[in-house]
Amino acid sequence: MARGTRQRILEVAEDLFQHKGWAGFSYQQIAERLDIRSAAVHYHFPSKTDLGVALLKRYRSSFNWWCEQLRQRKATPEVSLEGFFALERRYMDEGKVCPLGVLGVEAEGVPEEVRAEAHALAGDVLRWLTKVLEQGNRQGVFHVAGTPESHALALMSSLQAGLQLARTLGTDAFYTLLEQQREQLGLARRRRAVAGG
Amino acid sequence: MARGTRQRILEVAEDLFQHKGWAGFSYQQIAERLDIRSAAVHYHFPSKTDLGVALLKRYRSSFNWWCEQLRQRKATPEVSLEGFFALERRYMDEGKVCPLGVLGVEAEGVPEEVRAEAHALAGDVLRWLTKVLEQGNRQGVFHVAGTPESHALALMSSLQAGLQLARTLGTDAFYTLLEQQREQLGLARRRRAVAGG
DNA sequence: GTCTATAGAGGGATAGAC
DNA sequence: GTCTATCCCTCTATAGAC
Repeated sequence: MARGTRQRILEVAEDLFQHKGWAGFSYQQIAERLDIRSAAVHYHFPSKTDLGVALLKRYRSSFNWWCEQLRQRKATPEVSLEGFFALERRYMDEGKVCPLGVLGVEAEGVPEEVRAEAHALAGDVLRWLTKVLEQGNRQGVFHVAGTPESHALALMSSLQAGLQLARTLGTDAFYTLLEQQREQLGLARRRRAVAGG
Repeated sequence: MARGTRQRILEVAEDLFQHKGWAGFSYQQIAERLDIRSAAVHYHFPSKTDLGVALLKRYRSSFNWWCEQLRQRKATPEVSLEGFFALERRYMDEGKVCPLGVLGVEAEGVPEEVRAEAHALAGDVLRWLTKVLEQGNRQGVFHVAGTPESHALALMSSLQAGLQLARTLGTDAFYTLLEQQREQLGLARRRRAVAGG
């Protein structure tokens, strides 16, 4: 379990982080879930800053790997964007919020090294979204309002806040915002989870 | 200083809350800023839950008082909405995020009584925004996309996430989102803080 | 209404055995 | 690589003097 434990620590940390926030999770909680001692977590990540940086790097590499998969499959802009929506909706289903939202809210209590990684992650996501919107606009399948950059920002922020508001107002808030983004782009309304086979 | 201290505690708590989040501020910090002891804060608000509930009730009454002022002055929908934008922009200038964003992110660590107040606050804001959008739509001064309810939700979420992203990406993120909301409603672009006299 | 003093819990982190 | 044990700090909260 050399780096098996390391990976599992990151998985659990990611879950706790998106549920409880940066200040809201501890080494103890990670250790309990893995049935090890908190000192063992400190072995892999000496300080919480180390853990935070590793966590954010993991988000980035996961996202960039996911983008690369879409690219290799020559996914259309619609498929790419629906894939992104599906990622966010999964967060919703799991009761999580967007990591960038967490770090935005708790920024002042988060180590600078971790904030720097968040900045990089936000850049990755925005650049990718911008490119997808540009492509869709050129192909005439999206109605992009304003510049692709600003539309990408609007899209990201809408879903980020949607995940947060879902916790206060209920899940409808998220779905309303999601559908609104689709309509704004001129995409067809999606059927909601119909039992199929 | 009977309830003078109480009020000042709430002011300081509000500031800390929107800067550092729910888990990120303490009785100690409040006491230090007021140059009193933390036990004195406990006298006015025995538990952090009490403080949180009072804080959220304060947001609600402030907001509803502000709405009432606009109503009495028979403010137009444009003036009302620009007033709302100004409130959010002030948060931006002060380096704060939206209280509903904070409670959304940290929801799992926030006492239920406080979350209930957040729910009520969100309802107040959304109802007011919805009414303003309806009026503006009827009068032909706004282009409301979809229903006024969903547009109100979009507006609120855009600014909420904008305040958070400003901390990671810089203030431009907020202003871009703000202008985008104006454009979507068909409002004129606002000049940015020009020295005038 | 504010103070000192303190209890009690939990958090981050380290030393050293195994 | 994981453990026990421990340190030190901060946090919420309370008791009781003034």
